[in-house]
Amino acid sequence: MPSRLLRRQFYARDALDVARDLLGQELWHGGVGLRITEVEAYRYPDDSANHCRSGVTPRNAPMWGPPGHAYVYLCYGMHHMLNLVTNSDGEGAAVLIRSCEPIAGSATIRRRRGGKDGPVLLTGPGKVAQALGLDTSFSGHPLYRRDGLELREGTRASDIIVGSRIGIGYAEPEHQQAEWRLAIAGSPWVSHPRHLRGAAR
DNA sequence: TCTACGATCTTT
DNA sequence: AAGATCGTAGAT
Repeated sequence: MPSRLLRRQFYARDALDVARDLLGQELWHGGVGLRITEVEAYRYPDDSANHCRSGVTPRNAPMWGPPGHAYVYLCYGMHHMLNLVTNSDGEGAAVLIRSCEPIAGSATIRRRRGGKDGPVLLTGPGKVAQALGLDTSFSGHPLYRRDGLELREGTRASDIIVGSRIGIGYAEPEHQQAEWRLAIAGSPWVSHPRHLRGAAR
């Protein structure tokens, strides 16, 4: 039986709740399928690490739009970051997809990695977007339709580990320390694993 | 226009 | 520990 798409309503909740429920779900684009293993919530309001912290801009506009769409941006001039927009229309919140387990299309993934051999370890957000073949032209794309980039129902994670978010040194200490990074316990597809610790299930 | 700086990754 | 590399946001 073909896996089902996640409905729009799935995304229409606080980013931290969506983040937890995204672990184990599957991203598909073309022949590439990835199981989500690590995420970060960028919440609204009151999150000084959020790209939406100072209002609407051309780049972050999809985050302010309806939930269930992608927000893709270019980071450090070379890596694309995939986020899934959450909360409700008019609120700027999203979940960053940080790491995934490849479940289909490994030949395509390998080719996109520039022909490098070795294990396909999709740990880190830049590698996830690269494996899926995404760039900023996908920002705003819906994930709840059979229309290229999709989020499908996968096998839920049983145990979850948590930690603080990566690369947000510009944020207020309170938000730097907030444990809004979540990962599947024991998964090898997790970045910075030493900064995570066991917690909620 | 000008400038500083990234929600990173790879190599040294 | 540092370089690659460029779009964005805020300042001028």
